[in-house]
Amino acid sequence: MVLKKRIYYGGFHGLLAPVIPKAPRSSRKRISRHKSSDGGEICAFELLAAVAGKLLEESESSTSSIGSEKGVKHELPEVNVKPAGSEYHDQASGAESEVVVKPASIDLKIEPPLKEVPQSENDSGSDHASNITMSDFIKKDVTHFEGIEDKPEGGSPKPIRAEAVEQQSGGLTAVNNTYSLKDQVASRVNTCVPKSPPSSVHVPLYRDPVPSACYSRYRDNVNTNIRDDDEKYLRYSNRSYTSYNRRRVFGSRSRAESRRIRKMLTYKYWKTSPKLKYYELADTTNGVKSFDHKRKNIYMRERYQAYCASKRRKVFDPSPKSAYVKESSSESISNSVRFSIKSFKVPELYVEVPETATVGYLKGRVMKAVTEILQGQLHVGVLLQGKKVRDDNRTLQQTGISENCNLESLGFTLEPIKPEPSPTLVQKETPLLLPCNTQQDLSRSPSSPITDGEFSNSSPDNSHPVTTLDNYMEKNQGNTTFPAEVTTEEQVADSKALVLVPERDAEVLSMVPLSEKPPKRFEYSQRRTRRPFSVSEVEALVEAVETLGAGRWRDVKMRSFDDANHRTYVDLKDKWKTLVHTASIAPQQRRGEPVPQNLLDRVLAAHSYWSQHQSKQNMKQQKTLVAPM
DNA sequence: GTTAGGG
DNA sequence: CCCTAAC
Repeated sequence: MVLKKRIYYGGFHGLLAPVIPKAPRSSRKRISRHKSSDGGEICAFELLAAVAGKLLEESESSTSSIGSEKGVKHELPEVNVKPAGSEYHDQASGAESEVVVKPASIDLKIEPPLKEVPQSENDSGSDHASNITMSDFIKKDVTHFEGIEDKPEGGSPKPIRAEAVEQQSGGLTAVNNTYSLKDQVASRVNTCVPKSPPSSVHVPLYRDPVPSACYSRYRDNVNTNIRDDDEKYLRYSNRSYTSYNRRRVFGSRSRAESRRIRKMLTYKYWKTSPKLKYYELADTTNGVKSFDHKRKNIYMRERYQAYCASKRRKVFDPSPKSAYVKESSSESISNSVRFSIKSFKVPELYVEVPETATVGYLKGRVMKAVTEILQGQLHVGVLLQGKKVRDDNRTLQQTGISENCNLESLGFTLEPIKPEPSPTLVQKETPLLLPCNTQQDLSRSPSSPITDGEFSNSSPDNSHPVTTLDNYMEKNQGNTTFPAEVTTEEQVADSKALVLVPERDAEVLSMVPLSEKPPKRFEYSQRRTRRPFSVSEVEALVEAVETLGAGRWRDVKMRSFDDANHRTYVDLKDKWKTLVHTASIAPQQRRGEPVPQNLLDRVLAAHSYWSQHQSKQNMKQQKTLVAPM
């Protein structure tokens, strides 16, 4: 079957490419990645490689040109990567990828970067996108190994060529047979991008949510519709509002939907957020339409693993669990230990696409998400019997990783690391977000739809990205450690989630970045943009409450804020609460735009009045209830 | 869906 | 503002 030879190939190359110093590509979007080269960041795989390298070093000094690399290797080895697209995939779907194993290094080959996969309705060659899977990333069973001469390092090139036929299930077994790395274990995995490629273009999209054509495609729609979800639908409903009931129906529906969207959109812990924005836009668009057409967006929340499973499960082990943590098997050859990395445990990915999007688009989105993860800072973690091996300086023997050890319990993880919220990142993101000036928009003029919406949230509130990062860090204290330093104590603790837990339901844990139980919030919530009430709004609120009473928020909303789509009755209620509080504290303690004292006085008066009113009512009720008895 | 409150 | 329990 086709499956057999197919490897995921996915474009990882392209994805990672940006990281590689040597293969600078379009300079424009690589800012964030760039740092990897100079920072302490390393290619995730390099870490793995480093480990392997050490191992080799220990076992065989002769071959260890590689071993010299310390745990961290900043310089990317020359990668013998063929230009993507060149031979690899001319084949049919072009989806195949290959893993090239060099004596001293392993290169992942990725097929032609999906150029425009996303937008392409195409399905023709789009397979490549779908094929990408982290777990597949390094897959021994699936791939096709090809020895390549190792120029710089390997003094003696030992081309090894082995073609592995994917095994349906027991990946490991086959692998061993397929290729022989006699002396070398994958000492180095080079995820870097091949020199090729313009095609890698897709990857570069990385921080650029809009880059792809597909994006623009949606963008058109977006522009017209972009804005606050809530507002959007509210507006819509208002216009068509003729009967209260009807309105409510619409309102609720859209509200819920928008809320849901909003939540899903935010992916706090990953850099994907920019992309998500993009989705958001798309979704919004659809969301609007949905009113009319009852079109519903499908929010897909794909876990990487799940994705892999569905897309490529045939190739691997049928059991989903396998995806959770990479299983590794090793074989000792001489003194070396052979590792076969079936998959890496990767952070969860969330992808959302409109139902109307093409499959190709979906693939593109997944690809992007994957790319981002790969491009982001991450490091490889080595898990031995569920425990994280943090000392990079220990030899495999010392660590207990040897042929004798139960390699079954050895696993590798790709862990996201969010170093410091780099300004770069923020900057990058900001542009992506809707261009708007928060300050001005706060006053919200209907005429500025774009800024008006929640979309602006990210840009106005820089807090978003930052917050995200902060949160992330909070959760993963210690994770900020330099990638090279495989772990810290904290990480070890946190790594629970990453620990090999075969029995565990991969589904539940798979995506968790570093902590076992990420806060629920983590998934997606994103706060709405803060929009302080203006004095006029306060006045309107006060007036409404004075007449309607506190507690009838829905009525207040309808009475005075029916057009303020961004003000929900809950917001009004909350505002009233704060007004009451504000009115009761010293002026010096008040913050924000000062509210005229007269209004505050009215607030207190109304609050007092309605409180009494309420209490009276309660009294009456109680009496009526009790009296009868 | 609304309210009421805590966070 | 968010989240939820209670209606």
